Amino acid sequence: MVLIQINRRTNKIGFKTLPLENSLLHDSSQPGHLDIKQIRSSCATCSLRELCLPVGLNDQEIQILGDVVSHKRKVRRGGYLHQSGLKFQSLFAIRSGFLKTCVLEEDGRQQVTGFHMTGELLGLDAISTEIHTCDAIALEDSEVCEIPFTKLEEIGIIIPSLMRHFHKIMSREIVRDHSVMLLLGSMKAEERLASFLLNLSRRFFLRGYSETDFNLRMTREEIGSYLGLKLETVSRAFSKLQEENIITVDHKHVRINDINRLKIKMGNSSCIT
Amino acid sequence: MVLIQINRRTNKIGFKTLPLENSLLHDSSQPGHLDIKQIRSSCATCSLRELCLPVGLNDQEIQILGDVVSHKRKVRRGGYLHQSGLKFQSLFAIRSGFLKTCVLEEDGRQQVTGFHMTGELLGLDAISTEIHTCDAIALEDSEVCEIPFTKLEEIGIIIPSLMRHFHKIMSREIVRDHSVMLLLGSMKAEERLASFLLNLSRRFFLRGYSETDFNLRMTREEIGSYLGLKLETVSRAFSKLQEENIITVDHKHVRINDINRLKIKMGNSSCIT
DNA sequence: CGAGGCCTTGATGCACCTCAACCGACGTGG
DNA sequence: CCACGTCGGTTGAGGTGCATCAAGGCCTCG
Repeated sequence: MVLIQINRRTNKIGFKTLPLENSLLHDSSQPGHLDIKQIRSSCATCSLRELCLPVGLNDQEIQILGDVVSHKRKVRRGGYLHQSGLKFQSLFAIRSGFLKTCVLEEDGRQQVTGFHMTGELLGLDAISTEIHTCDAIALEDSEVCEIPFTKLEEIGIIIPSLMRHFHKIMSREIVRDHSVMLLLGSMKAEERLASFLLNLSRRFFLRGYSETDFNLRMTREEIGSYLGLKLETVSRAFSKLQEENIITVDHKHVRINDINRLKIKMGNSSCIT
Repeated sequence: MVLIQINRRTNKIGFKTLPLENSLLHDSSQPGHLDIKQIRSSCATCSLRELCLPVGLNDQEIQILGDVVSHKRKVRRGGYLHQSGLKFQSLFAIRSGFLKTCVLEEDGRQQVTGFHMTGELLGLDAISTEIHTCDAIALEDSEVCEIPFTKLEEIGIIIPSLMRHFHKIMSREIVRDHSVMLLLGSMKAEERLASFLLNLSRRFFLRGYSETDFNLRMTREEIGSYLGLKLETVSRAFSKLQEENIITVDHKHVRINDINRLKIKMGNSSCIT
């Protein structure tokens, strides 16, 4: 087993070999770098009820779900929520924070497959083989609710509306992936960035934040990886949009000055859903 | 309502306005172009038991599923199985034939999101909004089993292993989409084509066909759309692989002469799943 | 036979990649 | 304290892989 060390400033990750029994994810007593903690929580009082898995459930059903989703875990910036190749047991609902998922190729390149914020569900890809197929890495200190998948399937039998909503969430993920495929397959750099920003904007808005003024949690390189571009191209596209006064960029801070012109930039293509 | 007319040779589609009651998909009495027929079928005797939804079910469970999946429909080459924007009611399991799914943009461009063969499930994207988000078009005369989704959810409660397998199928679709995103985001034209051919090869093999010798059902343009390339580039990539004696191409017919070198061409990247 | 669809191949241009230099922010160590 | 290294970001110069445009061949069908 390895202990993951995170340089808090640079966000770089190092490894240290440890005896096997120091399990990566389940030993919350380990001091220091992997500070994943388990805390009782309840869906009933969660502010994300309307965004997350409990959508459409009544109070009693939420209670049942809340009993299954009994653990909260914290992941520090740069830390792994799960790693590719590890056994799948639970889905994770993001309670706070911001994460990316990415697949790592043998040659070291990584492709970001998604950025994820509060209320979203992680781990759906792992249901198929019961092995995680991607890494989930926190881009800022985050909290997630752990949802043991077998238990979710069990209570899904008791609560059909939960099962139904779960199917919709999985399906929505497929639709989202299709729109990213469309983006990667047919859009130009500037269109891709516009589409990306509009997608972020909408998701921040849904969560009660400003849709025109936000901080990016990811680097240019991570954006590029997600959009199928090199970081220089992303940077140039940012500059171009700024020159045209459509957005204002200052490092990680983005303000959308003219959301309509940004939508026009995106072209006729439908946005990432 | 519109009646779809298909030029059988050119595979082009025209529209004719009809009174509303001539429903597109459910009027099998309409002569001519939309010859979708309904035939009783049963999962119990289907040769695709091991590939399709019934995987892992016992005889009694298969009987229950078979009663729900009571209709077969035929779609002629060039015909729609479903269209973007229409209401979602059923999933479709492909019994025979070959289909593509594609999203159409407002400006007329279309992006192929997948090619689908026997035993595969179509319509998963529509669960989320209960509206189809893409078109499914037959690339050769095809037969599908219609699975009313609400009924599937109902019997899923009785047959947990069915529900579980269904979740795995949805998850597998997500994994597949991620690997296409990786392909579109980071591979070169030749790598993309190699990955595509190897994917087809494996899927034909799983169905008992030759893994080195098969006919493509789609045009260069459709391949290009799927792979994020122009048809000329696809054609050139075919020629290049042929020059190097890795494959032999004759119009739609492909023979893989050296599957290992084809895998090397694909690079270190993992194949489309 | 002609028309149209599908495919191939060549010539040219351009969007993005690659390489490189440089900047500012930040943390570290002498 | 400042010099230095590292990282993330920006910008420029030049190269290239693919798109675009165009011509022509093969095949099928009417």
